Amino acid sequence: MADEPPHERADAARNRDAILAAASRLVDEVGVEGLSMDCVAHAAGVGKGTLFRRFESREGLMAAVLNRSETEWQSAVLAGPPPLGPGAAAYDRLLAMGHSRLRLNVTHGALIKAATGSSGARSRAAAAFAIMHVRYLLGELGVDGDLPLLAIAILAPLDITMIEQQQADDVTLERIEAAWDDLVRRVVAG
Amino acid sequence: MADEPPHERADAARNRDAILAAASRLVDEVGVEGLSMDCVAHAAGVGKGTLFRRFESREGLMAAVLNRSETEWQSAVLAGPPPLGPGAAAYDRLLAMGHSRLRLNVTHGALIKAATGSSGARSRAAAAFAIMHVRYLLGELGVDGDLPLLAIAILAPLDITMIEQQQADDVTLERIEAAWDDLVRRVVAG
DNA sequence: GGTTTAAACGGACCGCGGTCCGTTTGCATT
DNA sequence: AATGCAAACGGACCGCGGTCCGTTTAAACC
Repeated sequence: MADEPPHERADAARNRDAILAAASRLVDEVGVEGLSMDCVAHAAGVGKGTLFRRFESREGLMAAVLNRSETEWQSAVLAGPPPLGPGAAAYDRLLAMGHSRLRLNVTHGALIKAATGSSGARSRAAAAFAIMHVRYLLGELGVDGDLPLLAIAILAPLDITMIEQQQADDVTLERIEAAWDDLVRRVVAG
Repeated sequence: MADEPPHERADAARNRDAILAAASRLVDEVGVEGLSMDCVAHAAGVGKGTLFRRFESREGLMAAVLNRSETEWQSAVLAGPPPLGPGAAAYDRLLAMGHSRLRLNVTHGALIKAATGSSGARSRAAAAFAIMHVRYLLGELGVDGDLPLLAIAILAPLDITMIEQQQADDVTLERIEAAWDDLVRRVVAG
């Protein structure tokens, strides 16, 4: 445990909360695109340097803002009511997970893209969770093969960039969902 | 036909070529990341306004630079030697296409990401070609279902962002390729 | 309470992508 | 050759993300 030696200073903690609150509010007010770091700094009553000290980059700040809903989703998957959470058959859980993830990617699309900049290291952890979960469900279903990569392949079409590509062609969410269900069926059937 | 009414002025054409040549050279020299629009403009001997007039944005310029190798690949798929080109069995062509696309995405990763900015409209056309081709091959193989969306699902794991995600976990290209082959087998098997 | 020190702070500063607008220039018409 | 004009040009300009460094301050120790 080691009880994390480096104490976090009180003002630092206060500022971090202020920044996150301001950022969340501004995202709701002016949208992800129309949000500048100067603006967040001013709204939080801190200097720009402080902002970058805590969150490293715009991408990092967006990831932090996104983090709350992301962990919410994770706990819904891990411990929420079925069929998303435990208690339902693995196949149903897998389908529920995909549908839920699809909706989440659509509603938080702008935020997710902003949090997945060039490096992308930021949101890798979030993706890893979904991959691990799918991998686990595939195992439960008795699927054999390279499960981690198969999990990635199943999740890839749900990515926001893929969804936007399809929406540009006026494909409805229902159709995307149905096609994804079909994909899962084929993969699981082996 | 209409013989395109708006004549392209001679200086405009000359400048466009100069810009593209300079941009291609600089991409090779300093890489995609280390390339600034001012730098390209100066190297091409034109003003920055001219550069943005022709290519609209950095993303657009990158797409134009990428375009040459992209069309090369497309003609290899449409009319090159088998198994990538016509003449081989549809299933072999599908596998060859995936492998080829995977390698291309890896080697041109930085350029592709730079050409696929926030709007993404730039490189939508390139993606559409691959989708159409996979859709056609799936049809030849007698696969039934929502072929356009199934084609997207097959191509999605080959996307550069997915590949980089896997490479961050030290997954080799050979393993990615094998897992993708397995995915294709499952999808085609129905 | 006073002293010390490492951490946090903040805003001036930089280079970049992108825009704007006054100026120049290719080309058609006479 | 002279004229007219739409199109192309180019560089000053703007806001943004990100960095740097001199200044301030929380908190541990005496």
